[in-house]
Amino acid sequence: MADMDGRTDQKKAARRTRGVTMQTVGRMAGVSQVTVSRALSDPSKVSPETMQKIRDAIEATGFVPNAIAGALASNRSKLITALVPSITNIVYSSMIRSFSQRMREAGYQILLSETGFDPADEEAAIAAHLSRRPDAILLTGIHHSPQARQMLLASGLPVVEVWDYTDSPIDMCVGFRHVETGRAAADYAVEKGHKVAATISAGDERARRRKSAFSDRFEQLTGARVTGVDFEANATLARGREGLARLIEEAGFTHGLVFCSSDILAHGAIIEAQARGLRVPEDIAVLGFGDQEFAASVEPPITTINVDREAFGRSAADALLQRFDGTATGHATIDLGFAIVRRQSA
Amino acid sequence: MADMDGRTDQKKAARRTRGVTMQTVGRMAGVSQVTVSRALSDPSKVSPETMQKIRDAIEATGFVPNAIAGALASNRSKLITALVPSITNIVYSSMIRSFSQRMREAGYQILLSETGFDPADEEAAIAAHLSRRPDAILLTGIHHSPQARQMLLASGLPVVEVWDYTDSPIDMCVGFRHVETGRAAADYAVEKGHKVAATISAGDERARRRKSAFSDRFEQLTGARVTGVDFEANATLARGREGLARLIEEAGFTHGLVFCSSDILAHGAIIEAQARGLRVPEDIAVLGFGDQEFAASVEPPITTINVDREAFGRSAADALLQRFDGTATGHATIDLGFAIVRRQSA
DNA sequence: CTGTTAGCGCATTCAA
DNA sequence: TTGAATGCGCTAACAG
Repeated sequence: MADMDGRTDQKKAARRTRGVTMQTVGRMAGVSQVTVSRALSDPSKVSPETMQKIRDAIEATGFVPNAIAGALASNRSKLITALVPSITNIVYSSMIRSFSQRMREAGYQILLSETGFDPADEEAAIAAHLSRRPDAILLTGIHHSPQARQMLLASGLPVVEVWDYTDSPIDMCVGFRHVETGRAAADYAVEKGHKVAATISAGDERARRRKSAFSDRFEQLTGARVTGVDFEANATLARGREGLARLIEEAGFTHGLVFCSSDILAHGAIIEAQARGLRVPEDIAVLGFGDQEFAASVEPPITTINVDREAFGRSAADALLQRFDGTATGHATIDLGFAIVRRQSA
Repeated sequence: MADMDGRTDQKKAARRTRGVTMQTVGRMAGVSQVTVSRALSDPSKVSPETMQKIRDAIEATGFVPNAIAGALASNRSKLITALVPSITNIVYSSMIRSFSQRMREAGYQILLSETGFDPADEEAAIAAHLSRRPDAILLTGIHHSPQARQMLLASGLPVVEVWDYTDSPIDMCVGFRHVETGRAAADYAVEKGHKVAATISAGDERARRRKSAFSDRFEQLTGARVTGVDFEANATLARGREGLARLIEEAGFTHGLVFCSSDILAHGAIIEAQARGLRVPEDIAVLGFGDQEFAASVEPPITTINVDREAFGRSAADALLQRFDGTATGHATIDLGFAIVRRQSA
């Protein structure tokens, strides 16, 4: 009876004071711990009077439920973990934002990590995430190491791969076909009568895939060889400028269309062209990718490829939510497509 | 003995299959569960031979430690939760990135949530975060509702407030004085001989604070009244253009300096000025804030105020880490300062 | 170096 | 509508 508190004095001296528990709240409200638990998870299972007493006790104590204990007991953490290559890239962060919002409405929180572009990093991150026992995992892209796939499969968790498309996902997939965007860009260039084209790409493997698809298709349609500048690092305005500068100086590219793997590169290329007295699009036409906010507002407005980033997050969330409530089962693969936005830079 | 597995058949049929436990690994390696725990937390406390057997068993089973159970037992979650107004804003995301990197090296993961700019949202988010029993909390800004402060204080957790400065933080603080940046901008404008000034601001309360400080100081020094355009919404290039357009059309602002609360607004203002045939900086000088990557590479390069965003993340992480290992105690308040970067737009 | 014993705070039976 | 008992998987003493 010296331990009515549920903790020995010794335990009280632990490294950090433990907080108020349902036990405490229950005692104050004159009910048992279970009743407090029920009151919080389903008020209809508790009488109005005790409900009120419990509310008062919670108010008085400042009780905050311990989700850790809840997760351990129920085997459901209400946690989703997400992996993105970069959190500072608007492409991924806006996707995560819409995903988070929808998941939060359903009571889930998101544990987010950046993986960079190294598959080994991704493996470590996946292991770390799995240890948190999430209820699902969201991954960016469809290329993962065999070990990563293996861990994911073994976990038995719902997995959504976003921002790329495959017919054979680990589990579910919400994306678009990057190769098709490159081809569509080439078709557009040809339609506009261009006989000469070049590319500037930066960032991840998907950017290179778009670029290659563009080059292949353009060469196939026109017979002209497409030169390109590739940056391993992420896309920046400075690299867009440098890319066009190198195209001009090293490849004698002074007219034609440049396909850039992102709008910020395109914007840089436009600035570089203008700084050199070249007209856009008359001398050099510039085609971007991503349809970022600024694309419509610069001079000239950037012709680009739009993908509805927010839609990816929403769709991914919906796919998961349906899986959770049993509405859907099986391997959903959703292609959200893209659209060329015709403005004035190309 | 029918339950050697540690789970009854009934339990096995739970909603989701539970994974491999230390119990399982231990049995396979011929040791007890505790030894597995020790092997993972401190290999030096286990003999090399058993260590190897345990490694093999882990390999064979694909065991992933259950951090939830670990956290419950140890009262340390190795989780830090962070709240930012917007995850798509490079200002915050780059800060979080550097913070995460350093914390991850120390074995911590980051649970990130967006609060928007509504204090009520922040309260709800804080409660949700506290329920995850993080080892610390990172908040953006120094203005929080009394209830929020109360919850945080009651939790007894280390709290770091970043991106703003106060001498009386909830716990720790790593930031800079926004008001000083506005004043410094006004001093700069006066130093450059401007007799007329205007402002364009968008986004959060801190942006308005910078703007007001600029206006106050400029008016004080020159006696000239400073007009301004404020947007409630976040800063975009389009709003930068619109802001300058309104300044010109509604306030007859055709020469002088515009202080913008972010570089993207400044960039928009520059584009708008140029589109109207006004020269930057000769007719209209533009001063930005943030020193984003593109600021140095546009035409003309943007004169702006640099704050080392990555340093905030690192400092915040270091402050926490020192608190954790007992190196530091007490309420650290760190002012990281700022610097005007003189380029050509102003 | 290794094992035993006790919880961590909650959700989930099952009974009343 | 409520409560008692049980265990989720792990860490933290304490022994040996």
